[in-house]
Amino acid sequence: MSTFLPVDEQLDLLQKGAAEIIRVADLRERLEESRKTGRPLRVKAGFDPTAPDLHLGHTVLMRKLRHFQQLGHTVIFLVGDFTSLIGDPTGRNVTRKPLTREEIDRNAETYKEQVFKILDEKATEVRYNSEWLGRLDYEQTIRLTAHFTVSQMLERDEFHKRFQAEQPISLHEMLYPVMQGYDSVCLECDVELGGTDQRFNLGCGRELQRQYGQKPQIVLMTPILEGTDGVQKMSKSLNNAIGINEPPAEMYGKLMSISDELMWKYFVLLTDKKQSEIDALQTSVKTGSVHPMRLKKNLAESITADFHGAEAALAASQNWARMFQQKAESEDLDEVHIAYADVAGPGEGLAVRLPKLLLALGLAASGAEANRKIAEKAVKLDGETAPGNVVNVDALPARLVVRLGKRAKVAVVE
RNA sequence: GCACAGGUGGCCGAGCGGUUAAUGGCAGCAGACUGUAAAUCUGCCGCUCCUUGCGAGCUACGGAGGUUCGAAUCCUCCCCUGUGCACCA
Repeated sequence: MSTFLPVDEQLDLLQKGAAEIIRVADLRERLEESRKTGRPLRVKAGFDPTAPDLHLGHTVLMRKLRHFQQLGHTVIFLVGDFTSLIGDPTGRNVTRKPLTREEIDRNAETYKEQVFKILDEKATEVRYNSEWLGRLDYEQTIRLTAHFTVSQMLERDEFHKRFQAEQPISLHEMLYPVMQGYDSVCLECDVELGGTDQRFNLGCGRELQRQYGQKPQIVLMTPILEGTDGVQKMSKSLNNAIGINEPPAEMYGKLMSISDELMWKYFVLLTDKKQSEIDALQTSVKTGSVHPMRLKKNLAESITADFHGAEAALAASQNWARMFQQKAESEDLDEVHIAYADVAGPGEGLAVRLPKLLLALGLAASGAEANRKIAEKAVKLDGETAPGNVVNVDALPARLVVRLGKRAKVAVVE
């Protein structure tokens, strides 16, 4: 009756790109049992809607979820609407400020839209942990926390470091892992996915499940994806993230800017290529038979296509080649209409103050910055380096292609 | 509650009465080099105005006052964090 693939084949897919599984033997056992009984495994991953936009780092986990989904298991997309009232202390050296209910709801909605670019919506169980956490009364909460000791909590690296550094740790932050663990109990999870930075929280789930008489979940940890800087984990606040809602050209460009070294990790974690294929590509680069840029273009196009479709990805690729390899202007620059009065220069004739123009175009954050960039000769007008802060124009709807560094826009002054 | 140590620009961290928009480092931006790579090197890195000048003005060192010709630097009060001690007779 089983429609499941043989366990070895399942394991093969599931282990690709996984940083660590606690424990592989248990996972095998559970897969075998599932195959025998025809019961799909319940696989959970939680996301806290703390920021409205997902980036490629989040998708590493989602791709792994999809693997489970493809194998016929039940995937639970857990929205941590309740836990985000606390904020996961993971990777934080400071206490988070709590979000409002409205922010959380709004973020959660946006999350769902983005998530189903990767997961199959129909086959996904979407749950909110306020469903059970919001129902706990004070007594039940106390009983729940009694399963853990203070020193267990202080063992946790983030807390430990903060404690050592004499940084504040709020009491409520310690409740976060407890609640995440309780999620697993309520959902009766067989497997929970998370980044390696989630090790402690994931382990709490195992611990609690044991206390509640359930089999402890298997924990599958995915590596943390470095951002475009190649060093720190991808994160919006570190400004090294590639958001999955970014326009294709933007996404493609950012992907091209990663280092060759990092490219391999992206191949493993963000494409469906088999490990053996990736190894082969790596060899061909080493022997010089393939240029790394060639592969990076493939990578960038493939990832862009995942979120925007093949057509948009191809266009992004062509546009990129035109802009950066042939140093030409992009075809579809944003046009911004600006009133002459806002940028009018001094004197009688028609003239435009460049700093004001840059500000109006959003190419500079402040007039002072615009001034500096002009002085640094970083600003180009219609392909020519801007000579000074004031430029004369001939007639009134004036069209100027303004470029500052990588970014360019068309200003229409009227 | 008491004592002690702290709170400096996006972050970390110097400065401890005046040539200080405030040393360094990180992050960021731009330029050179390139494969828009990465790495490296160089410049910039509070805001506004214009006569774009080694220009003028404004704002900034937890908050509010004060001392002083002059304060991030001294004083008072307050807020916040950490540590220790107490309180609970």
